[in-house]
Amino acid sequence: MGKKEKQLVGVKEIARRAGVSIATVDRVLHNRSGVSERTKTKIQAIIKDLNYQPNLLARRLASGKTLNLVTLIPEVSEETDYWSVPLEGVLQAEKEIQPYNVKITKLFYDMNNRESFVNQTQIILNDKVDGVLLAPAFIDEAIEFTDICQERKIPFVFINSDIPNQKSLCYFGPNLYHSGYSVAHLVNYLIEKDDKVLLVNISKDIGADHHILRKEEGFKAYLKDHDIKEPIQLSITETDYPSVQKSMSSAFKKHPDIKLVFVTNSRVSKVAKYLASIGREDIILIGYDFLSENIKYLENRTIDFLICEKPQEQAYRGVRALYQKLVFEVDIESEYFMPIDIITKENCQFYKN
Amino acid sequence: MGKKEKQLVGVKEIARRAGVSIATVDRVLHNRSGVSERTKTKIQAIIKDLNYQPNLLARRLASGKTLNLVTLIPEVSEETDYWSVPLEGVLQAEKEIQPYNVKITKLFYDMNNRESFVNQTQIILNDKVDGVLLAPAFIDEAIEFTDICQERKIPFVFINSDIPNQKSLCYFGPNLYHSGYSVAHLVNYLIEKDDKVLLVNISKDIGADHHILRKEEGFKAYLKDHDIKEPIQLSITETDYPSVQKSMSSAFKKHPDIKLVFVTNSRVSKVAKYLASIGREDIILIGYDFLSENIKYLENRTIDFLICEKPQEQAYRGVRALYQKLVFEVDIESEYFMPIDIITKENCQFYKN
DNA sequence: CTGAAAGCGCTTACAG
DNA sequence: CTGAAAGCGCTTACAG
Repeated sequence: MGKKEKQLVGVKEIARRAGVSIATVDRVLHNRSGVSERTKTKIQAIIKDLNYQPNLLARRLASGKTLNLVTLIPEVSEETDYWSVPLEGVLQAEKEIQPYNVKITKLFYDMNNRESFVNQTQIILNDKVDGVLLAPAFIDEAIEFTDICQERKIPFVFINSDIPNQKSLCYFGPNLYHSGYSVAHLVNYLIEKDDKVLLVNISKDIGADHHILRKEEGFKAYLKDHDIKEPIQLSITETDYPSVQKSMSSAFKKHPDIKLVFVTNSRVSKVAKYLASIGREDIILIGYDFLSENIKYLENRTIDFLICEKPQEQAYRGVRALYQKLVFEVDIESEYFMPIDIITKENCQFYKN
Repeated sequence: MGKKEKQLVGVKEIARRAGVSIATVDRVLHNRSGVSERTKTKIQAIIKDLNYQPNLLARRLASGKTLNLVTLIPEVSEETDYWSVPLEGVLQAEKEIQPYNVKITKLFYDMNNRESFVNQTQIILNDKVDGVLLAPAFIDEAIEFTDICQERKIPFVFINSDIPNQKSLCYFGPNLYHSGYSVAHLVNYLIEKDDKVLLVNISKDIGADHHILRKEEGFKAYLKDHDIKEPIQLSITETDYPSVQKSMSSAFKKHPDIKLVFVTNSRVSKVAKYLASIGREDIILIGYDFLSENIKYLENRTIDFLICEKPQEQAYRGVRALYQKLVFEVDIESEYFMPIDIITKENCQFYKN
């Protein structure tokens, strides 16, 4: 490493030019009160003139402050281990910014329990917190919580799904409509005209499942835009395997000539299990998310394509955005849509969530 | 931000416990000479005991050193603007680590001029340099250069293409063989058995073009592994449009029933131009790289799939790896293969290079 | 082989 | 409204 050529501009130099002490310069730098308008203007002019860039290392070292960030996402459940992936992203970001005096408190709630969400937000609000990362599964409660954050000027980011107009610092997640639209585009390459397509939704409360609804909408919109006939639809409202098996079985009885199945979320592995059990790996199966259960079926070619929108990176970027904002006062774009990745048996070994 | 609870362990505390001065602790911390074996052992025990983690902010602030990194990649040429993308990655990384006293010198060479590469490596070697990022287009010259780097203990990373066994800190780039293999897997979904596939190589010196050769190898291997008949092949050794047009034209005269064309690099836009000119957008066209020229043809559906391996991220990660190694002494994995991304008209708007 | 002192560029009480 | 001084946790000459 080379010796640093003497830093040309620092608080010292500004103070010298203004004929004041560095303490006063510091006050102006941080918009603190107790400086006469006259000195303030003078110092500001010098700061601008010198194009002063504060030394952030020194700033953080001297202040001796710790940045307190909180993440609140669903806990890993037996239903799906999806949420272990965003958590990885939080941990990765934590590892990287740890050296800069940042503390990340990781809180979790139960996706099937509205109250658990509210409880955790209470905990956050009772603590001294500088920034929040949130996966807002319960919309109303999330709005209530983030309204308070906004009052207190605590920046927050959403991941996984957005609540528009809620003044979040940023949203990191999929564009769900386009995700479905893109899948249909791919499907268009994979089937012949008039081939039967089955669209499967698996969720306990499909009507409230924003993810599923928007993807389905996009998927169908593409078909309509391109004069492709509508898919057959199947809604499965119990997520255990026997329920999936039963529903799939009756659908296939009715439509034995289905060529392609599209499952609108990560439960695709259950459909894969069914297709494997009846020896119909020839049917093209498309679903969501790079989870070990799904990859297993991708590798044995029961699943043909997995769509994935980098859940780990969502959380990673979310934490970093908070850090950038709070430490460097960097402006953050208010929306960051993740890429819509297409994963196959052959490229999956290089995929990064 | 919360006040930091008093840091429990620092050089001061270690010095106190060892009954020595902090200067001596510092010497042990950095393995500098001039400490008796006895004190050294004692101090090391205490360091371990306290699980001492140095404050990196303080370290960099006090040392007053600047880290000098150099990047050496091809310049943007009229042939292709591919290399503007990795440059973006360098600039992004620079922006992020700028606050930590890192200087990045960006050097470029002419892909068609071996000498220009050597000249630039000379410049690097004459300077005080802490780490190097290199896109090693000229293998022999790159080996010679990196041998010297190794002697001088200057860490270096490769991007875009690897030179195995050269003891680089890391390689960030595609696994070319698997890239071709993955494309063939995709092709398998897109054609019927016995459909004709045309494989097109466009390069001034195909025999020396590692990228093309390995991708072709992987592509053919898949076909062989899956009993699919061999592709028709076309080699075009002049990269201007008239030459491409001429070669394509005669290939299509010979094989009017070609169903799918695979171009093994970013020159796919020239083939797209040809297919558009003869009104054969129905032919499935697959090529490489997320470049504006290619995206144009993707959007009008002349190109159907673009394969991309995140050239921006390659460079970004390369720079960060050097930084992590030099500042934090973090261990770096010696190979990082980029994902093999499949881009279509519909998901391209969210793609990140 | 070892230590006392100055300093990196800031922030933070405290005093006036 | 303003400044002198101490300090953040290290590193770096310099002296012995």
